[in-house]
Amino acid sequence: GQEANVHPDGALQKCVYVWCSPLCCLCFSCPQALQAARQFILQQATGLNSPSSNEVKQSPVQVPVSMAMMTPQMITPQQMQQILSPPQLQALLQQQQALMLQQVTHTLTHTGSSQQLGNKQLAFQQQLIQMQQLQQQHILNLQRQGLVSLQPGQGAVPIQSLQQAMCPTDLQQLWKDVTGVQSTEEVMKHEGLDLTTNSSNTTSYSASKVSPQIPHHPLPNGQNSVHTPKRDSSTHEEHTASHPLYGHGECKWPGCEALCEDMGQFIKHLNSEHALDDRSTAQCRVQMQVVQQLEIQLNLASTMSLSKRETEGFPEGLPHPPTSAATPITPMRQGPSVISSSSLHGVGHIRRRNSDKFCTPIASELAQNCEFYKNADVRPPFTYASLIRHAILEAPDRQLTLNEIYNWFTRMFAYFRRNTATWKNAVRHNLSLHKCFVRVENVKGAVWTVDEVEYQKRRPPKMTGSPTLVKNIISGLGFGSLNASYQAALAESSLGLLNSTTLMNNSTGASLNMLHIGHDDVSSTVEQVNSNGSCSPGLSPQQYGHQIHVKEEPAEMEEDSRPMSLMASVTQNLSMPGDERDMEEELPTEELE
DNA sequence: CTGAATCTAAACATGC
DNA sequence: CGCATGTTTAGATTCA
Repeated sequence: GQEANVHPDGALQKCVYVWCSPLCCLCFSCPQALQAARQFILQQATGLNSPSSNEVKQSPVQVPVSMAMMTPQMITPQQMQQILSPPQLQALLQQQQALMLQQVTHTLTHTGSSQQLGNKQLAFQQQLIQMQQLQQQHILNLQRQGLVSLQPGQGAVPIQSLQQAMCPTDLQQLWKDVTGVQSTEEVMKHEGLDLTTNSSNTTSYSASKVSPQIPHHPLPNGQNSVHTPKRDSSTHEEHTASHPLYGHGECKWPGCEALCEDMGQFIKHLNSEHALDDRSTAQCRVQMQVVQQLEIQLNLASTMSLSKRETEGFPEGLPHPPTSAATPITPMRQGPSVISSSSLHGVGHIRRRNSDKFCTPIASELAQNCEFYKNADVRPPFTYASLIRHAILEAPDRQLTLNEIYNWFTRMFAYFRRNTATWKNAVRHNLSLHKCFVRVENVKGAVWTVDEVEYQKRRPPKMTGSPTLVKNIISGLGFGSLNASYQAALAESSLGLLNSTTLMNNSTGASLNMLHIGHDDVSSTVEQVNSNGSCSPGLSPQQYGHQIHVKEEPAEMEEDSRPMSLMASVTQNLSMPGDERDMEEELPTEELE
């Protein structure tokens, strides 16, 4: 982002680099959009008309993003929530889309030489918008699927391979979207095949194999035809003549600008220079995370202002979750799982607690990424205590011997198939240390059970908008613990954005906190409420808040007068339509009976 | 700065 | 004696 004011073309390219999500533009990349958003909000609040396009065009193009970010007029999600009604948010988003187009046009008009304008300009705009749409869709897609990422920094396994970071289909789709090229395997496998449940399949997706061999523009499958009509109509016509990353005779890959005389040469260049390797994937991942966080922010802001009835549907203009057709393989996730950031935390215990706070409830998390954890040598972002509890509660009679707990760990997590002495010691330590684990003498010997009441007594993390949370996200992205390849990609692709993210500290942190309350602590809250009786997730907290007898719970409440309604609505809003098990999923079945 | 929570490591005890 | 199981302590880290 900081390069945005260095060179006009650089600014545009940087915009492409961050995939030009309208939300991204709102928050970071496009001062115009930012300015317009302020204008819009202010005028909406004061009853004035929407800003004219002239006003928009009057704002300087070359405003450094950092300056825009630091301006005291920065609109926080909280402010948006307070000011905007759902229709207003919708209108704002639609306006952003238009502004983006204007921005592109404006930038090109002011920066491009005269001979570069005209049809090429329009074509490039189209490509830009197409790219943005594709990326946004897929980011959302991956977000809904709870795309699991890798755990970096493990020296013995430098990359941990992308197949561990992202499920193969995600990578394929993402790569297809980015490059417009399908790999041979992608073409052959077609949609609907479950690639995520086969570890041997997973390993076949090495970077070299993923490297596209057949220049093949993506054909609109069901998903694309539904969600990207614009793309269909345009790409069909330009099937052989254009490419989202090819224009003006040069490669539009961020930072590349390699000259390619024709499409064939470009495809060759694309395959050779921009294959799906560690670096490019790291770039993608970073972009996904950044955009995801921004989208979550806006989603949150809009969600907070939506009535219950409205949350059942998705207002136009807001990022919609994919339909089931878009994600035929991975079960729908509950809300915006930030497993990517959590799983990117460094090895060891240093970041693990953070991970707790950024993850979905352990039950849904495990249920939806079960196969991943079984096959990938990735440390699950849960505490030993929560894992042990889950293992015990999963047992038919809610009790397990120590050895059975061991077996559950090794069965469920590839990570726990090594370093057995360490984690087994930790398991024993946790069993003994935590009062929530009760040892019961049985005829077969000793078994361990869970005392839910004691478990709930654990002090829940407070949910404040601490800037450190953002720092954690950044650290979660792996700085300092990534290998050189990743670090290079990260530094290259998003350092500026991440810096900008840091500047957002409070608003971002608060939003993330509200969204990513501790995984099992979320469940704690929910379970507590439900175990207390009649409260359904749809009830407002005011109705049951005082029934919660966990002593630390009020500390959670005081941060927001309606945390549960927020959670419920967020969950409702971000989860798939029809996915009604979200709030119940975490509940042990015995508590549902 | 403090305390809670967590993780890792290790020493030690007990029973088979 | 070796191993599994269980308890306890200590130190480090993170975070509110």
